[in-house]
Parts: sequence; structure tokens; C-alpha cells
Amino acid sequence: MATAEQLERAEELLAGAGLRATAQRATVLAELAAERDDVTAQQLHERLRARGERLGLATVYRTLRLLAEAGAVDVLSHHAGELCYRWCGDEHHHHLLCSECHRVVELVDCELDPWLERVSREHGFVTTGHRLEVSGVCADCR
Amino acid sequence: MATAEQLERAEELLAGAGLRATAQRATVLAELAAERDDVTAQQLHERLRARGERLGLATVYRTLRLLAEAGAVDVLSHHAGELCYRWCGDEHHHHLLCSECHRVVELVDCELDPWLERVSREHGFVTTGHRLEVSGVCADCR
DNA sequence: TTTAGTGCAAAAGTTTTGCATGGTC
DNA sequence: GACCATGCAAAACTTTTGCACTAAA
Repeated sequence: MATAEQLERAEELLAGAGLRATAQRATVLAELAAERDDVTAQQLHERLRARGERLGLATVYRTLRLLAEAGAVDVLSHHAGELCYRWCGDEHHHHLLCSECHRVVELVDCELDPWLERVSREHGFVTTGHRLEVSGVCADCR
Repeated sequence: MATAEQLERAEELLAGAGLRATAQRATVLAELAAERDDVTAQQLHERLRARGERLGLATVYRTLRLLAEAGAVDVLSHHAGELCYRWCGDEHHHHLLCSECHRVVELVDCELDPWLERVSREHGFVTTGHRLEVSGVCADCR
């Protein structure tokens, strides 16, 4: 669920990167923002087409890629062979995924850094980031 | 780096699943075991062909899939759009990846479970597993 | 000898790209 | 008006599958 501020921020992101505010981008942005769970580019495109929006699949791909590069959406790759996109907040967070219904919950209170710092140093690494995906079954699916 | 025991275990895994011990599978197994870092099916195939081994790309894919299903190898998906395979031990562990050279270090001392248990319960989830990928830069690449 | 595995090529699927056209700035 | 974005179709890629053939059990 995206707030109005988030949408606004996304448009600022685009503008800041020298990208134009087109109708198609707004459409993709809005649809992505309205989606609680993660979606593939194909799903997004199909939905918009079904609703009567006229935009090409390539545009959806291009827009999602731009948004991902700008940091406005996260790219998840839990289903082999296809990428899922999801609207995300700014802060560092992780995902708790329901393996039955694809529901996504954000975990914002990440407590990993001290541990990671330590073990990485032990291996001579300097960490630049980390990604945690927790899978489980949500209350509705049990 | 795989030990002799690991190789043996993999063959037992295959046998136990009713799978035959063929020359091609042994080749793939050995190559994967000798590889410290992660590889794609295509890379593996290319290397074996370059060395004179005669086996089809489809066989590499099939073998890797079987090994993954049997739990003998891990499947990583950090490069969008393609899957990487890596020989792995039995125990639960995570990966520390060098973003420069693709080097992989296993982190075996995972301390996440208590925290995950707690936050999952708060969201009504029962966790079934988790996966952590830490990216950084290794000592050699700095 | 029965059954599973392989190779090859074709197919399926996702994502990218080239290029003429249309919309933004 | 300059230039970016779009649409469409073709291309590029990864991965899977069908089928005749080979090899393991």
C-alpha cells in the first residue's frame, strides 16, 4: 500500500533523474503502488490491458527497470526465471513471504548488522548490503 | 571445495532417489565440486565442452535440477534472469558474496532464528525457512 | 531386456532492442 | 523544435520438452 507521499516521491525521483512524467509511467506507478504483494512485469501488463489501458509490454519492462534503478521499487527473484517487482519504502527492510498466497509483509526492524559486520570482517570482507527473504505460511493460509 | 565424502554423498543421494549413476552426471558433479564459486548452467556446460567433454546443455540443466531437488546443490539467483548453482554442505548456512569477483563464502553460524520466530509470530506467520545473501567486497578486490 | 538418461533441435518463456511514430519539455 | 518515450515486432536469452537413440540396471 503506497501513500500519496510515496507516489509523489517516485515522481520526484523520475524527474530528478531527467526522466519525463508520462501517462504510461504514472499508470504503472499507480498500479504498482496499489498492489500489496509482488507482481511480475507480465502480470502488471496483463492487468492494465484488461482494464483498458493501452500500453505496451516493453514499456512496462522499461518503466519497472527505471524505477528499480532509481530505487523506487524492489526486485525480488524468488520464482526462478522471472522477476517480481514490489513497491517499497525507503528504509532498509526485509520480506516475509507466504508461500501459499504470495502475501508479503515487510520487516523493518532489522537486527542483523552487528552480526554481519563481525562475521564479514572475519572473512576479510567489507559488507555493502544484505538481503533476507523469510518464507512461511500466513495466518489465512493455515 | 568439495571433499571426497561430499561427492560420495551426492552419488548416494542420486542412487537413493532411484537415479542412475551416469558418466555425464559424474562429470557435472565433479566440475561443480571443484568450483569454489557459483556458476550458471551455461558456464558449466561451456567449460566442460571446452575441455573436450561431450555432453548436451540440456543434460547439464537436467542434472543441476536433480541435484538441487535432492538438496545437493544450492540455487542462487542474485543475477537477475539467470540461476547460479553451487555445491553446498548439508547444514543450514548463508552466503557472503563478493560483488567484484563472485567469490562465495559460507556463513554457517546463523543467529537469526530467535529473532525471526518472534517477528513472524507477530505477523501471524509460521516460518518455514529463510535465506540471507550478504554482498560485499572481499579482501583481494579491495 | 526393461527402463531411465542423453543429445539434438524445437519450443516455451521472459526480457531486451531497433526503429518509426507520437508526446514532453 | 529537440529529444525522450512508446508501440510493435523481431531478437536475444535462459530454460524446458519431445523424441529417437544409447546405456545403465
